[in-house]
Amino acid sequence: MALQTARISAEGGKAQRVYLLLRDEITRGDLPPGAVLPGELRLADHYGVSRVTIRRALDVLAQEGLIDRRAGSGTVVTGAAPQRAAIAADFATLMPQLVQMGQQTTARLLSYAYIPAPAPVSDALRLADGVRVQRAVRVRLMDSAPFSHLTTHVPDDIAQDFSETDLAGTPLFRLLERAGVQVDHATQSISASLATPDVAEALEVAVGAALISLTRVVFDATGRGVEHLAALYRPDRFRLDMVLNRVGKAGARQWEPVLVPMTGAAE
Amino acid sequence: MALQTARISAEGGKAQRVYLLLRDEITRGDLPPGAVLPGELRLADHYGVSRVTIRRALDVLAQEGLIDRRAGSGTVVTGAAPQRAAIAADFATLMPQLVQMGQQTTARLLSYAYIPAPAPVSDALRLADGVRVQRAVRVRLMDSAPFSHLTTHVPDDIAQDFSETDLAGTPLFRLLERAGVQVDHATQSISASLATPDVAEALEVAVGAALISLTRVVFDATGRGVEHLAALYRPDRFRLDMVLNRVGKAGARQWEPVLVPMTGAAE
DNA sequence: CACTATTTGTCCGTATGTATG
DNA sequence: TCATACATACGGACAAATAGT
Repeated sequence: MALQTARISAEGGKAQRVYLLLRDEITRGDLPPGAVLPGELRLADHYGVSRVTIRRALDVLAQEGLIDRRAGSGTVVTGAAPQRAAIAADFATLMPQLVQMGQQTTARLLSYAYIPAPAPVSDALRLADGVRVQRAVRVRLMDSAPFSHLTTHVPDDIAQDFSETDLAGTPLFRLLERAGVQVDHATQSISASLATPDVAEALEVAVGAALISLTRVVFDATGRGVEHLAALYRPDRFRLDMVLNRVGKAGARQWEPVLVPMTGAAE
Repeated sequence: MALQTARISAEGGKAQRVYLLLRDEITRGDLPPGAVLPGELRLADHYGVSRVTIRRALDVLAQEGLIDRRAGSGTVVTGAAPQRAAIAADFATLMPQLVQMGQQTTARLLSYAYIPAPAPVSDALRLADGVRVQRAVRVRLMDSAPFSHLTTHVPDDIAQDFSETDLAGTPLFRLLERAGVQVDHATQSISASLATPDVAEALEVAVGAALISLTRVVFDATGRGVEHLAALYRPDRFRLDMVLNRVGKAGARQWEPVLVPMTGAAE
């Protein structure tokens, strides 16, 4: 569990910010295992805080086993990212590939309601004002470890027969097919954002942690918007990987993404 | 300028975290212009802080013109994202498309050195231990507004004739071509991370802000690693957009990214 | 036109975290 | 590591402004 994380986020002072930054650098591989950290004094100067604050952050990192501190020797990075067999997503399909067999993803439905479409959603889906949509918030887990927080909006006439158990068990993609929607094309935008308290709790991360943000808008053959997805992914458990192969001769700077065959089926 | 930002990051307590979270939700469009924020008391409860702390965060947001507060009425979101004509990147090429003509990107060289390859770099490029590489850190700006922080590693035998002025002016892609490298394929991984003090200063954001993180490894025709790029992008000034078109008939859940012709040439 | 509920604005004393030496 | 001085966060109380009844 994220007991330590919870306790730290409850404190939530400067020490936790430094802790988050250092942990981010370690789990990202920027500070690989074996690397020696600068002295506490240098760290204090670099982060603009005092040694005591640096010390508190290092205390937590040491308690989590990420670093090893030895008097006189210095502080070295021991364990890298927990490397919880991160899920890699195929770029084109955005269906996560389960890197290891036997690992399954399940979904947990957090909320479920029919509401008038919020402005950003109705704009993206090109809906008229006041159109009602089904809003579902789900968390997807792999081996009972959450890795994605999904907020979907679907026009209510399409989502009429999406029951709660449907949403908990079936990918929305399949549900749209079942509803007779002819999915045609989609637009995606990838960004980064911070974990707000509610998603932080759902994803079991600290408030203020970095998350991958993906917004996808799906249209049917008639050009009608049928789904709006706002997804947040834990960077330590989810990756967006792609391979680029050069197309054409020298001078033609164009790349072709390699399409990986889809095996999993999740969002 | 980022004067206010600098002052806040100097304070750096809970108030700044709440400020960052709220600002993130506003600039992301999650809280669109015209939306009314919950009362300060509710916000305090939601973020697990006291009302005074919420107040401090709202003070800064109001000072920046993002929200408008009226006693008795409430707090409404006024200005959305600065919408500084965000740069959209073509997915396949990762060359940013300049949305408006006349906008040009320039690069500023922050550091430049020949060093033994760090472990993550030598691993990714499949270099032998101790191989020396050229490390260059650059910031790319559009209309003198920084949007990306680029750290590149290139084996020194390739980078021999990359001068400082070359690096400041020419995209590394072109420099590789000039060096006779036959670029063949590349792997990319997209994630999210937090702004450390050094990149925060370079990108003119607050420490702890969310950044898009992109790691690219380029190989030549012989399978040799020729470039390692670690890029950090400001989410408010850079987007990763893609269009997905469905390939095949119903039931074939495969997508094809649309390749947009490249116009710009930057990293 | 009052009356009420809610919200922002302002002040206080206290507690805790942080900086400094 | 400890002790002291300072900055920040907290919780409460109260006033002023707004909107609806």
